Amino acid sequence: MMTDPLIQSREPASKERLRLWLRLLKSTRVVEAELREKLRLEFASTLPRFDVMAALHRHPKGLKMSELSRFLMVSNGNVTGIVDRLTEEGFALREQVPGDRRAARARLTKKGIEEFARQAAAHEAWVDQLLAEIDPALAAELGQALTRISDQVEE
Amino acid sequence: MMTDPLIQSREPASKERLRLWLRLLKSTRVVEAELREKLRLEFASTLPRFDVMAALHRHPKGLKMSELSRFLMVSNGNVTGIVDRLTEEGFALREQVPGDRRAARARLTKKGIEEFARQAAAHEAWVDQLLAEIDPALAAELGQALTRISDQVEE
DNA sequence: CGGATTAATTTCAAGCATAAAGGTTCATAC
DNA sequence: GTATGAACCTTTATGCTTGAAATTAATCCG
Repeated sequence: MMTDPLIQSREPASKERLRLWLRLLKSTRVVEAELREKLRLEFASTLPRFDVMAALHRHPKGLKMSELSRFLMVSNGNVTGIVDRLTEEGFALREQVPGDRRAARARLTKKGIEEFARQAAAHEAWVDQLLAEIDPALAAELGQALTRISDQVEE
Repeated sequence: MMTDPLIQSREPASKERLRLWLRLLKSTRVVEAELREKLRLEFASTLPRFDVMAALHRHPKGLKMSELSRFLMVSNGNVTGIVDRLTEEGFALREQVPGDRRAARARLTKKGIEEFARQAAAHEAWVDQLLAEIDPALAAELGQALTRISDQVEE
């Protein structure tokens, strides 16, 4: 007796999605590893630091620590340490928010802006090279599918 | 005078790839965050531990620490700690490799195999649910593009 | 055989990451 | 005005992660 085709097609869908997830994970990790390595060698920096600087660069007036934390989807306590280290090196600083003595706004210093400009240019070139196999049309299509994933997960 | 169309089309390709990379990163992170949370709440475990157990489950005879490290693309020193903790909890163990006193093979215990079976079943269901928006045909297509990315990066 | 190189693993220091707890400060409700 | 709770940030404890150094064992080779 044959297996019900409905059952046959139900199980593979879940396996197919699992396989897709593993591939998603793998490609992200190899690209991430490559970028991390380059950041370390060429700028003595790290991906988390780059992410924070990018976020601050997009918001020249600064971001509250909690805004930064939400924006980057990392925990509150985490950004404290990263901003601390960026501050020690003169790339970022904290400013008291007038009228709210709890809050501080982090922003890039002039030195931080200049440094980020150099790193961002290199970063874009690296990504362009790493994803060279993907032509713009496919990139757009892929991006759409990926957006659907994040949107669904975020409910 | 018009801009050379070659220049016009060159710059957007790099921006398009950068945008794709940011989306890839974001969708991976939201899915990862969800899986991490579920693993923590339902199994008091973590993603790295799950990854190690999955690798060992696929290799019932065990893997040398260095093989495990290459397989998971994480550093040598990293797997030491994870296997240590899995061992403390009775999920894994180290066996001396006969004929090579440097090497040890890590493998799952019976308890570890049983625990992994439970976690893997839940994990597959979670992924299936998180990627529900992606039908099998799109999954296959997406997977192909992603494989092209990892293959290219790995040269 | 003996010295050098390579391989396998662990240890170490530093940074990244989380969740949870703690300490202020602010807003508001009574 | 003061109690209650929310918002903001840091601290703490624990685990993950890396790269580099250290240790020991195997192999190569002159």
